[in-house]
Amino acid sequence: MTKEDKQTEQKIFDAATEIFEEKGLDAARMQDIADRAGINKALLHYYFRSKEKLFTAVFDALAERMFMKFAGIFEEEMSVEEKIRYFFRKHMDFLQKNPRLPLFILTEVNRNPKLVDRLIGKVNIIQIKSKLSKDKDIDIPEELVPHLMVTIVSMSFFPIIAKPLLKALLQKTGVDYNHFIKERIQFAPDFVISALKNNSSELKTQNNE
Amino acid sequence: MTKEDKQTEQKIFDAATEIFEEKGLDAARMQDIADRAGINKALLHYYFRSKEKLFTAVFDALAERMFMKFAGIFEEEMSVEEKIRYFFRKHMDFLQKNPRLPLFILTEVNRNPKLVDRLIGKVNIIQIKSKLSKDKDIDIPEELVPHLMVTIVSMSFFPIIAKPLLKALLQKTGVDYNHFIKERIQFAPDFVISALKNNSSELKTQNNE
DNA sequence: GTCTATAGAAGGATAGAC
DNA sequence: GTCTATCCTTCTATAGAC
Repeated sequence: MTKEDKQTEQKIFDAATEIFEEKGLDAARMQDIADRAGINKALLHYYFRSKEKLFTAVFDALAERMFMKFAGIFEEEMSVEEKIRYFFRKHMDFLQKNPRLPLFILTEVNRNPKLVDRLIGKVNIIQIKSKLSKDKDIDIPEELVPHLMVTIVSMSFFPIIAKPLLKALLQKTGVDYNHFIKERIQFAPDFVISALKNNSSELKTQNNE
Repeated sequence: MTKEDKQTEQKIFDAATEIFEEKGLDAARMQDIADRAGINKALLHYYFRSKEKLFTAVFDALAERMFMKFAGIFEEEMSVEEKIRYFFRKHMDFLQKNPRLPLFILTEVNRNPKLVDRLIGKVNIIQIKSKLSKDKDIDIPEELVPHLMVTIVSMSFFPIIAKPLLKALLQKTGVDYNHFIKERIQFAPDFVISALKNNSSELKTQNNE
């Protein structure tokens, strides 16, 4: 493979990534991808054979980008409180730079459930779980850890996923969306930690009734 | 318009609702809709002129279904705590019966931002906000109410939206998805109320630093 | 109001020249 | 490796018979 090959293939791949992420598999057009890459439509098939194969390559790369942020994000010496603050700061910052990524992944996975297998291996859920369960200051019951994790990612993901809607609704109450998101990076960890510090064992009891 | 007209139009509309909700505008096929309605493809155009017009009608109806649940959901005489528990119970129950609805709305709005205008009027955000801000037991600062609302809907929506992914991840830790959702209807309000009772004025201070 | 048949356009994919 | 030209299928939409 020569140097020019690599450059062209890369140009195609980058263009395809943008188009697929923006429009999804169904609405994306091979012509649009070729145009954005500045080459001919036939070249797409020369390098990637079919739309489906090109999409799969792009999906794998985007899934990698999405879940890279989770693996090993926590330093061992952090307290749970520090870990939670650190996560919101890093994760929401990442999402603001990749606002279309979460909805792309969720939509495509919903359309084709087989895609779950392609990304489920990318996140070591057991490791992350173990890093949230042990702490000296805050006692988190084992059974609560999944709920805590889902709560944290929900609070981080949802305001980005629902941006157009949320922006319009906030506007009606006189709040600016970007300002809201900035506040949220502070509010979200405060809120979660406040709930945990209050009485996490009480949460457990009520949960198991 | 005769009785048969109404029946056929309704059959088409119901079939279109199912197909569009499942596949989205781009992937939906007029032939699929005709098949599901048990009629001919040409009849779709007789009643709705174009795919776009049929879609818009369906979108409006689904947006209505989605946001009906918000308007006037709270009884005046409830405490904030009761309102929060009531919301999670009703809303997550609704989402379990309409699991594809949220992602449909979010995806289509993202694809075509003009759709926001069609649903923004359906939810009286000012009214909902006012119903959450006044309470005798829990003091919630005015500026925190939007964050509280977004937190609540995030916790309710996200586990449903991310079902395929979440199901696979939970399985790796030995947790059943349906059981998790059942638990969550109890956990989510407990968690939110725990955070609020702990120290909501402290949240405010840290938020505005 | 409902059907069959088909127009007309668009999109994915390939053949073949250079 | 890259291009032009074209095939083939699919899809929306319409014409016209009943």
